[in-house]
Amino acid sequence: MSRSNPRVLNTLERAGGFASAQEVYRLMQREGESIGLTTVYRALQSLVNDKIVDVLRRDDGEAIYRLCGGAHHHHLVCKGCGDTVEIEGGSVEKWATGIAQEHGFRDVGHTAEIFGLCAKC
Amino acid sequence: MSRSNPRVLNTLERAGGFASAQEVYRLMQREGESIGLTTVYRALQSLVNDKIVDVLRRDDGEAIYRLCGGAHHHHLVCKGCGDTVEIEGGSVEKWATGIAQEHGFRDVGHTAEIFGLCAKC
DNA sequence: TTTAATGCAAATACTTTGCAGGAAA
DNA sequence: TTTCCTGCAAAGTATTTGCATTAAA
Repeated sequence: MSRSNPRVLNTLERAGGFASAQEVYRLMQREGESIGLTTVYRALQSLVNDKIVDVLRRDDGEAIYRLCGGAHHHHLVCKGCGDTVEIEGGSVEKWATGIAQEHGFRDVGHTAEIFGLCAKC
Repeated sequence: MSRSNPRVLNTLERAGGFASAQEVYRLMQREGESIGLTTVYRALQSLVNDKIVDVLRRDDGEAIYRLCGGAHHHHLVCKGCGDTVEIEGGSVEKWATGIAQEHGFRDVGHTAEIFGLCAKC
């Protein structure tokens, strides 16, 4: 059942290792790749099964797939123009693992995003 | 624009202060309350606006509304049983404002959630 | 009367599934 | 052939919106 389509994985990588199924699909379309949305979903599910990527949820509920092991980072998003900057987690990482340990949690991940209005907006 | 329907708030309270819109609706139906799904959604949105409840996401993407004390905090959520612990942001707060300032962002907010498997799961 | 609340129905958006055609083994 | 991969179309689920009706002020 190895549906881990390499083209999908590759696209997710080039998207910064952090994108929704819809985004991966649209990106592949834009680049002229011939692929169906269904296949993208199935490939991403398979990658999750194989623990090659993990799943987070955006604020609007859309699932975002993140490469495990890829450079872990966070986002600074402009509410006005949607402009996004990749940023380092810095102290957030230690905070997350510390809190999790305190409460006996394991297999731990976290999300942290900052949003505001950029200089232009 | 006070759509904070008290029946909806009351039902959310009786549901343990932790339920999805669909669950609140079904609960009210079961108890013979006459209400529409739309009204439940709008009431919950309004409660979020008024910062009387906050919104999390279940693993399947469904929004869950949760009564909160009003103080700014973050969440530690179990992927297994959905159990949630309110936690302090600690260093995250400074990190967020610092990064935002660095990039010239203003009117800034942030989200930060930790998820994993709790001791029981 | 003027304003706001309500809820049905339709629209949206994301995601999954049924199924048939095609590629690979 | 047999098994897996694809992707269209349809179904499913959560959520939002248009609009006409009703209740409240």
